[in-house]
Amino acid sequence: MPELPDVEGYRDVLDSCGRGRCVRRVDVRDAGVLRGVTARRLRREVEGRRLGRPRRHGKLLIAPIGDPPYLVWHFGMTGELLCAGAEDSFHAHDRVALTLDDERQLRYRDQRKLQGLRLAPTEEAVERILARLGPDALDFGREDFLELLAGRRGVVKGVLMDQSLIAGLGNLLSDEILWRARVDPGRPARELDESEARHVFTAMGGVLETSVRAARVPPRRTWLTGHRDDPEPACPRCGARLRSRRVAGRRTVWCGRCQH
DNA sequence: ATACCTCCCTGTGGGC
DNA sequence: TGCCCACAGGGAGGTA
Repeated sequence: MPELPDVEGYRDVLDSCGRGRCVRRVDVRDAGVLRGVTARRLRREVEGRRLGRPRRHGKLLIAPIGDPPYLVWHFGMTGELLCAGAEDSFHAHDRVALTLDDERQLRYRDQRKLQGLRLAPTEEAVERILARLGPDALDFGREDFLELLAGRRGVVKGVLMDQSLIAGLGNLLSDEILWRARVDPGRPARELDESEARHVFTAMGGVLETSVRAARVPPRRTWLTGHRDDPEPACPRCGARLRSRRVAGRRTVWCGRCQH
């Protein structure tokens, strides 16, 4: 689920629910989501500390807890962050709960535990994690973007989804962007002409803007994404039957008539 | 550089 | 009904 817009939403949750609050208690309900830190150390390092202003890079959410260390979330495919009241009953997939000094709780919920929560002891440790990622999709300049596509032999969808090149785009956003730009996801990136590459860049900005506002890729019927799971999906632009196949290792939906 | 594979987890839906 | 498999909006690491 979580791509850049979702994580931006979780940043908002963390900011409005937790920023400036002291973490009274850390409950690790399932240590399977902890990465490189034990429940014990997490408790020791986090309890009693105050949450600072969270930031996001790509699909990562980073929050200073004290100064340092830092909490670093990666939501994988099924993670989410919620603000709950202390009385609210736990969900089966609530893996970590941070109880704040106003008795509200930040809950990290994650069914599949494919990624998880890390504790970065220093700013340098955060930088090392971020070093694996390309620029955030929202910060990408047009010229850099065109240059990136022009230098890649791999399929354009693969480039959009490669976090080390562009951070934040996932499977749904990539399909949506390419559909809006009318570009076939299986085209080698460097074979796009400049006009096509510009369309992809513009589509990326438009799709991101709307999605960030919705804190998700909105399931609109006027968008490709709104038809992914229809039994007989039709292109909302031209009406042709949408096609589906594996591109760059992921299920890919596109319109064979209006994407070239 | 790039494509492919396996693995990490859990849950769901389809075919038999 | 049960069982087994493929698959799913994530990524890492290894191989050719």
